[in-house]
Amino acid sequence: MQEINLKEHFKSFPAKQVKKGEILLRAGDFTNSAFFVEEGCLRAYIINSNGKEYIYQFAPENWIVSDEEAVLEKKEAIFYIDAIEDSVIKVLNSGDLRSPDMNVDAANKHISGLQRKLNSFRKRIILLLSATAEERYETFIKTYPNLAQRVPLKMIASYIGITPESLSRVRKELVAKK
Amino acid sequence: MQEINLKEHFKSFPAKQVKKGEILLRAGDFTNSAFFVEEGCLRAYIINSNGKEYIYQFAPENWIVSDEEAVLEKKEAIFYIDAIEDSVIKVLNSGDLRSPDMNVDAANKHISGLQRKLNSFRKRIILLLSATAEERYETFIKTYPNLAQRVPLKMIASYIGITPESLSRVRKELVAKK
DNA sequence: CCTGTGAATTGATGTATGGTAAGAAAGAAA
DNA sequence: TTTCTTTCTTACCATACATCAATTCACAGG
Repeated sequence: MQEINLKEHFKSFPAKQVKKGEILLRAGDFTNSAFFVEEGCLRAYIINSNGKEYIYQFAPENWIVSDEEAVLEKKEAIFYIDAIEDSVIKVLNSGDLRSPDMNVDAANKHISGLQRKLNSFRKRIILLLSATAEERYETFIKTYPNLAQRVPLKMIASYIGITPESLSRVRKELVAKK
Repeated sequence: MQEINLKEHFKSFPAKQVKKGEILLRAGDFTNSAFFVEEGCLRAYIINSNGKEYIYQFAPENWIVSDEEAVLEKKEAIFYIDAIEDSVIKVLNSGDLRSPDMNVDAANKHISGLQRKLNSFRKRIILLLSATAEERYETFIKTYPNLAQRVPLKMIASYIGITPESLSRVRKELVAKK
C-alpha cells in the first residue's frame, strides 16, 4: 500500500463508478490495467483449489491495486479484484505507470514507492511466519485503523490468514482481558 | 533474491572471507551495509521474543542481502545476518547500490530488480496464507532446488514457517507416498 | 415496518502442527 | 580412527486453530 498522494497525478483520467461487489479482474484473465482508488475500497484476493478466498491486498482511497505480475509479464492473472464498497476509480494502463522515456526524478519516485511496498511485504511475511492469531489481529488494527473500521471482520480474518470464527474468538478474548 | 549477474559489477570491491557461523549484522545495530555474496551462503533472520529464529532470506552466490529498511531509513536493524557456509562476500555501502546521480538506465535496472523481489515476496505471502506444511515444502524445493541441497532442513523449516520436527514428518509422508 | 440475506458469534468436535524428550545419524574436530 | 556436536528422526502428548452446525445480529430492499 503506497502513501504518496496520487489523486492529483491522475486527475485527468476519466473516473469510473463501480458498485459494491463488482468484479474488475478475474483469475485467468489477461490484463493490462491497474486501478487507482479515488473513493471507496477494492480488494485483491486469490481463490485456492478448495474454493477458499485469501485476501492479498486491500485498496482504499489513494491506493493502486493490480495483478502486477500479470501486467508486467503478460501472464494470466492469479488474483481477483473486486469492490467491497461503492467506489470511484481510475483505470490505468501499464504505460500510465511507467513510461519508457521516464526521467530520473520519476524513476526515483517509482523506486521509493516500490521500496515502501517491499517494506510492508517484509513486515507481513515476518508476521505470517512468527505471530499468533491474536498478534496478527492486533498488528492489523494498529497498522490499518481505518480499514479495521470499514471492512467486514471476515475479510480481516482472510487477510491475516485465519478463519472468521477464530477471529471472533480472538476478539472475545481481547475484550475479556480488559 | 535477484537474478541479474552482479559479480562483474562488484569485481573492483575488496573481497572479504567469512567463516561459517560468523555474524555480520545483529538486531539493534545501526548499519549502512549490504552484502553481496560471491561464494557461499548467508542468511537473514529474526529472533522473536521467545528466542525463536525465523529465516527471512537465504543469500547464496550472486545475491545481495541486507536489512534494507534499517539502511534506507537509518533505523535499528531487526535482522541478524550470518554465514551458513564459509563465504566470500563484498561489503557494499548504501551509496554503492543507488547513487544520487543515477542515470535512467541504472534506475530502470534497479526498478526491475525491485519488481522481481516484489514478485517473490508476493508468492511467499500467498504461500504462507494458504498452503499446508507439505505444500510449502514442495514449493520450496521446486523453487530453490540448489538451496534445498545445501542448507540444513531445520533452516528450510524456519524459512517456510514450520518446526524442524514437522518438516521431518512431512518428508516421511512424502517418501511413503511414492 | 417486515423480511431476507449475509455477518458475526458460540459451542462441540476435529486435525494439523507444535512441544518435549530421547535416540540415531551425520559431520566436524582432534 | 575416536570423540564431540549438531542435525535429523521418532514417539507421545499438547494445543492453537479449523471445521461444522446452529443461533443471533445487522441491515438493505421491498
